[in-house]
Amino acid sequence: MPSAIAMPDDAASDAAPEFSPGAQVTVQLPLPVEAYDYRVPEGLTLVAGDMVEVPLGRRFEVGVVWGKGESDVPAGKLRDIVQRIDVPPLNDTLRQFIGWVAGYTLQPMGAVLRMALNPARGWQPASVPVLVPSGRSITEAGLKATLARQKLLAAATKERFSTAAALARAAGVGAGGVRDLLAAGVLATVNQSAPSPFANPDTAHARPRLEAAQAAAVRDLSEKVGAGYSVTVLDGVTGSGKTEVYLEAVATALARGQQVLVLVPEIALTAQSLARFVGRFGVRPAEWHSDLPGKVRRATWHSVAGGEAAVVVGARSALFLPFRNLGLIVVDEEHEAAFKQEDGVIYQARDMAIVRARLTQIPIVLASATPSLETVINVRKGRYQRVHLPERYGAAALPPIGLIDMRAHPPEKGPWGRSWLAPPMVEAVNQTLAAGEQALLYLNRRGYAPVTICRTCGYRLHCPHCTAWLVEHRLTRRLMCHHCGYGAKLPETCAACSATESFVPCGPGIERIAEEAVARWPNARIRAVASDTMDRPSAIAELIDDILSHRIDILVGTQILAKGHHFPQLTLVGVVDADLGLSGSDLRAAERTFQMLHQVAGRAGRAERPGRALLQTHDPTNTVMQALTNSDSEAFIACEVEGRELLSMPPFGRLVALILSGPDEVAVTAVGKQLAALAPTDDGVEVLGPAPAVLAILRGRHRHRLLLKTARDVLPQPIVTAWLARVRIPASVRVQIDVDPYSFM
DNA sequence: AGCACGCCGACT
DNA sequence: GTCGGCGTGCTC
Repeated sequence: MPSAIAMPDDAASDAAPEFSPGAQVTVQLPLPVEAYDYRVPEGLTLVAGDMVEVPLGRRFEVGVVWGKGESDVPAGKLRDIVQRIDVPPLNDTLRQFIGWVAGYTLQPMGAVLRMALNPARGWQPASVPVLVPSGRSITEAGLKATLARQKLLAAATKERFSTAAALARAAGVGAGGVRDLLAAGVLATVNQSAPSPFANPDTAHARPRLEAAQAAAVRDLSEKVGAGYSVTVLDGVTGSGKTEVYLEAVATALARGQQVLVLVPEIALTAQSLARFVGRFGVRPAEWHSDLPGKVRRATWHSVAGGEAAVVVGARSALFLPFRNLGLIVVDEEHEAAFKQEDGVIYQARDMAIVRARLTQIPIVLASATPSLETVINVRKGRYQRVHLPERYGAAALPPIGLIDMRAHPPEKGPWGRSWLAPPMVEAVNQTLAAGEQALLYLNRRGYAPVTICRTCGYRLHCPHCTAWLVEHRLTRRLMCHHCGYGAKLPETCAACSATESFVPCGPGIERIAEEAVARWPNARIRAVASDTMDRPSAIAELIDDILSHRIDILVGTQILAKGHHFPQLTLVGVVDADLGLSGSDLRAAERTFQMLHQVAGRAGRAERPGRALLQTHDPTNTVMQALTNSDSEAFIACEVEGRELLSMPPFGRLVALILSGPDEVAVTAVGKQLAALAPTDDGVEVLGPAPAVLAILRGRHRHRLLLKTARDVLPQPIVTAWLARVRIPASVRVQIDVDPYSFM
């Protein structure tokens, strides 16, 4: 939990100190180096937060003035700042936030700062040429002050024009005169920053009609806007109107002239939420994610900094944007694991969003139909407030969920080979098709078969760079590693025993389920869908349209179908392997499975056509399965809470994982041993490992993990810092620190 | 992060 | 004999 490090009281820093020429200031660079001091040159006055260009070695970098310079560098080493960059200074709260995140995640401050600055690289805000008077009069330039020239000059003085034609039109004269004025130096062309591409949202554009419960929720949320820091959990099933409700809180903040950040787990799936914004406010909000084209990125960054972009809908990294006047943060689908950044600076965007809200003294809303366990516990402890949206009239919360015990109902073998659908599932699909409705067969596994095995010797095809099986994809006729992207053709002979034609696929992926479905229901229109077939942004939209207009009878798909859409004719959801994801080393595996199955099941029916969900399981007595069939989240949560408390796992204890990696396994193991030997022995601290990571080799790097566990009231950060300082780590071994890891061991 | 300096293999 | 591999170290 992000409360590990004491937060400074709201810094009252109205009188920002100025740094005059000759002063020594600390400049934080967006590099993994400590902050360096520089001298303010003649003719420049700076304040903390100003962005400046400084010399570094033989190159130049853009950094941020962090404050008064206090290091005692030899005077000869102190170099002059080159110039101030013409952008608004990073405000105090953003700088505090960057420092806080660095301290919490144990990353160098510069590495965190980089996330805030990198997107703007280039520093030239988009600009357009405009015609401006140079100050020299027409007669001074040696021209005759004709009426047309005077009109042109007057028009250019009054307003900015980009083209000669536009200026001439405004002046009511011909365009020819502009050329003369330019040539004589009466007018000049200068670059002016381009207007923001983001139009102002219209809070009155389409006010929704709210039901009583929604109106009450809107009141609750809107009251918090402008009233300082608060965390509110907005929960309610899909279709209960969560989005409509938080959009009204957004409207409240906008009406106060403040900016709003809406964090979403995956930008690929936000086409719908963008559409809802447009529907509500009449304009497209600014979007933010890592693969925005460079130009758009820079324009967006500058518009956010300048305050012209009023609403940003973005993925994790949007958290580090330089908002000028942030008034509200919304985290949509707060339970999603995608908020956890897993490489580079490792952080939980939802947790860090709460910290940013606290430092900025603004409200934050966590929206989800299935809030995460941590969030639920925080609500119970009174740390977060809760606004609950009841289901709408006529919209069932969840369809009836049935379990199919795979031990009692093993799938029957068909002429096509092995099958994976149990007879009750087949029957349910038959009924659905007969009723002219749609079915979804859900399996969170891409490809044809997760493992390919040699039937002669038992050899399994695995990735040469990772500890992972190669997944057969029949569509592309290739074997793929889902971790590093390695691909190969299916070999003719087995590398271990030289047998030919001996490889057999083992287990199902969605392609294999689709194959079975095609064999069983030859007249049905069947479509297999996974993230790899949804590469274009428009592909999802097309798919949704195909489902809605009933051009598909049976949909076979992965997680990509789990969230966010209403399909009224889809009345059966069959989960092929509900046990998948229940085992494993992930603390939150059961929770995630519960959330996912809950969401998948939520696809079924609604409105006038009732739906149902069937889960195939080998373990029908499992808590997750039982909680699902009884639609009893409370029981499930209680059970999970108890389990975590018993093991002192988060949020009842704190975890920090160290991931050692490098091309040389011996070196990695040696560092692991050293760390274990010098592990902290404080009270309330426990170190587990080192052990090979789940993916012991990833992209050719050997990986070992250690896990530090502390009691809830023990801050792990200083312990880890001291620990690492005791061990000499060769450059060939990288140590990644994962505070609050999601997967352990 | 860059970019240098610095010490060992295959080429003009 | 040099060009160049990337290991270690520094940047106010």
